[in-house]
Amino acid sequence: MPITRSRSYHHGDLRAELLQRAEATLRESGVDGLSLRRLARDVGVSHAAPTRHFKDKQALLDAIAVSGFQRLAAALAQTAAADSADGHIRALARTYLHFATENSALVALMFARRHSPAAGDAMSRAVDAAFATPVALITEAQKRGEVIDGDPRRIALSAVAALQGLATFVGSGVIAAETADELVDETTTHMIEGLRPRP
Amino acid sequence: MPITRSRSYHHGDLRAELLQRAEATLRESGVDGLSLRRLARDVGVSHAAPTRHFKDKQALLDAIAVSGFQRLAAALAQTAAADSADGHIRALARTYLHFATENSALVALMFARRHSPAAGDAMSRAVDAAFATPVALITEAQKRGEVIDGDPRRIALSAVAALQGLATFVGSGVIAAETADELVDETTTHMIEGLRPRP
DNA sequence: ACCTGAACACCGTTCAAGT
DNA sequence: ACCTGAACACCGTTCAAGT
Repeated sequence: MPITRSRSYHHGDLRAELLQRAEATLRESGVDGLSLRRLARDVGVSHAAPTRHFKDKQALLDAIAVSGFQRLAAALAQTAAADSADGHIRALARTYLHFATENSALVALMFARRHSPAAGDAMSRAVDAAFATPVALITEAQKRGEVIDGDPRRIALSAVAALQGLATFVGSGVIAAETADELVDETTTHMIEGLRPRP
Repeated sequence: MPITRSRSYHHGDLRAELLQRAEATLRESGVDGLSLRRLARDVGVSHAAPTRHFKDKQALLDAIAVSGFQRLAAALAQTAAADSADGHIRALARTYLHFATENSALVALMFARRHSPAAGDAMSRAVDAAFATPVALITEAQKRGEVIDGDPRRIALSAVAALQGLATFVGSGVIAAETADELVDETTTHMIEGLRPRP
């Protein structure tokens, strides 16, 4: 058998394949289109097979959320730093909003009702990774005297919250998608002004 | 028949009763506990009866969302104005976050994936009602010279987005519930500073 | 007009059985 | 270890039929 792609029953890595398919389905059909049975069907496996890799549907959703936070962390980390802290903040803000609007179903799932405690550890690490770049940016800006003093994590949470809220409004149609870009820049400006040290 | 509570088959107002029961179920069991069949069972009617009042499940969710925006509008409108614009902003911010954290499943549903266009009209009115108080506050503060110039609706959206984001973080456990109160006050402070006219 | 009961095609979850 | 197939209790939606 010269074929390298050997599979036990049907798959080499069913878990990874299910996760990948799930994220695609999430993008195409939203969270309502996500079902273990359909996933199994799409991947060509019996409907009970996923149980071996995900204890129940919640475990699948948790795994998708963790993966989402990791991808968000990577997107933020890869956003190039600008000359000024302000410029970097603006770039990060656009990245965040872009990610959140391009992956609205995923982000909704990431911040959905409290995930099962079983996912807690990997989830916490992934969430921390996602906030690492904003926190580092605030810390750096504080050193340069461009942002007020205070716990950098709290300041970062406060700032990112504004972006998350905008993304929520865009996703639900409260804000028209066309005006989203302008609004994120305005919001970032208010944020920067609000965080600037006062004489 | 001296009993005034006459019912045709089983109910005087099945639609209202279903909606009320749905909101209770939403609070107790989250959106996953919400099913038309269970609702019908709880209310004592056949599983097909709700169809007369809600075309499908999405129509029920839309109706719940509209009702949620109306309740949010009322909560914001009833928040007493303070002496200063700053004080009023702080009070409104606390009301918003309190509403969003006490009704997390409802708020998640309100801002969920685009509602069906059929609900558009009533939905738009309800959303506008919810934002009316914040927009009026910004307009008033602008007149007093306490907030920078600009479209008051956009400024209000920007400000409320920060609160909505915080509520999302609290609801998903990214922010510990204990620190939520401090964080909303800090965020409000940054917001006020960011919106203050610059000399 | 409003509701019932049966029917259909889907679910998630569990479990004995196969390889 | 990993997957199958049947079984169970739930869904949403539709539709002829009853009052």
